[in-house]
Amino acid sequence: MEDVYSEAQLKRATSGVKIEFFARPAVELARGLLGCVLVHGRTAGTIVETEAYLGLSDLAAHASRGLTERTRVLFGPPGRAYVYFIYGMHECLNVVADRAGEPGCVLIRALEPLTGIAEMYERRNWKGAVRGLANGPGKLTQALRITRAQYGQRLDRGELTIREFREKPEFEIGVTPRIGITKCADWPLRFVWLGNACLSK
DNA sequence: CAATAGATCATCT
DNA sequence: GATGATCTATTGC
Repeated sequence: MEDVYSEAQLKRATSGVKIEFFARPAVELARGLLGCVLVHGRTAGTIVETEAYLGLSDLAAHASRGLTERTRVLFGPPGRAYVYFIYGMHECLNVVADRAGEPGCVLIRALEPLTGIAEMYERRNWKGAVRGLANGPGKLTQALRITRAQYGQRLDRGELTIREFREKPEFEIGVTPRIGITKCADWPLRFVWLGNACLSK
């Protein structure tokens, strides 16, 4: 599979975000992350689907149960990775939002693969179309090899980073309820790049 | 195509 | 001991 950008091209077309980028409420950050690029090592993809998880009032959020060993990073400063293990086999990546003491975060749910696509195919043992390579929270962490080893890492620099296109892509944002939860299941906190082929199912 | 079952374990009760 | 911010394969129409 051909990459959309080489590593060098992607670096040129984007710029790293500052840590302040993340210092806003989870809903705003969830919208702002759409169209940005998630980079881990030689692999990268455009974020096309996100979900906001709020604080104590949001019973679907892990943070609603308060500060535990697992949720510790959510209560700290923004711009950190909250990676957790679920269903005995999947890792999910969240971006910590807001400010210390406000445990909002954004779940990254789907990527449009850009760079290192052949490597992603191998890691996922995937045979299908590119659009199915990273279109789900567990799929994209496997494709970019993101695990709990990245728990707490800052995302403005280092191996795992968020970058912005210098020329912002044009798209419309769709809003729907969040996927796969039972509590607060009708809250409109899922944000998608409308019409993008790489959305989750 | 839609619905369902099964995998599998960290976390919290 | 039950649950869960999922994915894949399989079954059935």
